[in-house]
Amino acid sequence: MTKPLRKPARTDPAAARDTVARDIATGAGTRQRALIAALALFDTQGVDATTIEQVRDAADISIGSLYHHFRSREGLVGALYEDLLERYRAVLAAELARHDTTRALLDAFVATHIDWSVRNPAAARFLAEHRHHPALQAAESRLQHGTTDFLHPLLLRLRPAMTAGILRPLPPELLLSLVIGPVQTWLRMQRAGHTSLKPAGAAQKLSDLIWDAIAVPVVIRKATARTAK
Amino acid sequence: MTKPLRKPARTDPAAARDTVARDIATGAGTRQRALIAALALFDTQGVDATTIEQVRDAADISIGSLYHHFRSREGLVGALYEDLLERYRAVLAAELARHDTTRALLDAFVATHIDWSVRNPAAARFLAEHRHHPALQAAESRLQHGTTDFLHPLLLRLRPAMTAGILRPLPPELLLSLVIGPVQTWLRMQRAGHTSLKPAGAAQKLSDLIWDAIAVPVVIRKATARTAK
DNA sequence: TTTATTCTAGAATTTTATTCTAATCGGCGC
DNA sequence: GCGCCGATTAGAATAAAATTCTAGAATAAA
Repeated sequence: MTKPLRKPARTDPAAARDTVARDIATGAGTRQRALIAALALFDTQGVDATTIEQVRDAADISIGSLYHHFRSREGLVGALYEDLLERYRAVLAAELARHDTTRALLDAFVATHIDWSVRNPAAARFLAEHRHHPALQAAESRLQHGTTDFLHPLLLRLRPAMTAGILRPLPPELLLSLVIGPVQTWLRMQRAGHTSLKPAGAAQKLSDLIWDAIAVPVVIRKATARTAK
Repeated sequence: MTKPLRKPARTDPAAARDTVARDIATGAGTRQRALIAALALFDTQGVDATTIEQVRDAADISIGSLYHHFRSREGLVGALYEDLLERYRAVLAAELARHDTTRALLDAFVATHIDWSVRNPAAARFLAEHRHHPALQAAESRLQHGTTDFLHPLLLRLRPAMTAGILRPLPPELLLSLVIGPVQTWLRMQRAGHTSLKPAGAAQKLSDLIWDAIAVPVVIRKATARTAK
């Protein structure tokens, strides 16, 4: 009966804790509001447990609108995934571009991945836990190497280092597994509270250790104390 | 109108491809049939996309039975997770028990994890992708270190090697991240078809590389050509 | 202003999950 | 064998959620 017609308020200052959430909110169209609301709900209750109606209420839009912007419930999940992934990809690309040596590249990757994930817990968790979501298979499989799409640019920069004799010659999946695997696992544990280190410290340590796995080992000529640790 | 009453056939030879599925089928009560059917459907269509009714049809039982054995749809997912995890845990424990040196332990862990995962693709994928499922938080959080429950026995065996100076002194999360991270990531890529190595070869390679990351480095005294590659 | 298009709205419908009540089974004491 | 009992099976009934549909309103272009 009451017909509020269009919502006047276009900006919703609330619900912006993550930097990503704030970024999304900046645009603040209906679609964006839906995405922020969904991310918050997903993070709190899990994707399966949140209903379309909860999103509808949290974003304060109508079901019709929701279904206008997203094909379906799954479509919403997929859209959120792509949106977040794109944001992270941009951050990562910018960061990687500022480094040139192989070692610096590794450090930057690990540090950036961890830092962004810690700063955007909901987004990072969602991306990590829904890599496999069916609605994403399209996005995921249109990549070249691995399920971990955003890694491709990194691989392109790392490959030359292999032929240059800096990194061990390894098939790409192995190299990427060594680089990304420990980082993602550490983040999962960190989320679960099982960690003693602060993010920056962990990033440093992880880079060091990963480096020893992927770099061509340096032969120490004399018994010079190179203080391995 | 037709009342088939009880199903006479208790063994369902079909649907047993994975060794796990076969194991489950051996018991072959109603509950077990539901679990096998669910695993197959989940693997094919994803958890979200499969309905209770599909499970009901595939397992050829009634809805009443299903809800008698599982509290809810989520309860089914949780039960499946626990069942599969327990099976894997048993295999792993048995395998780890046969080795004593730290290096052999690492090799065994990596090889076993990869081997089991490749032999039981549906089970492995389900376990990997639903670590975070809400119904599992209980199971997951009743562990000591990390989200990765089954790792705890491994950690117990690895810890002494740190104090013995064989492994680098590291906080447990870091050590475990280095060990399990690359393996899980490689498996994900393998599932996606992005791999050139066969499982056994990858396992060997991964152990070698992980070892270089976690072991205390050996200092080479003379400039002997150790041909790094 | 007109018109086409995009967006919003919410009732109506369909699909899916869950509950409820009534059997049926398989054993156990007698 | 008989009758009872808890565990299990059945499927109809109900509740909850997702999706579709039709209509109306904003927006932009002409």
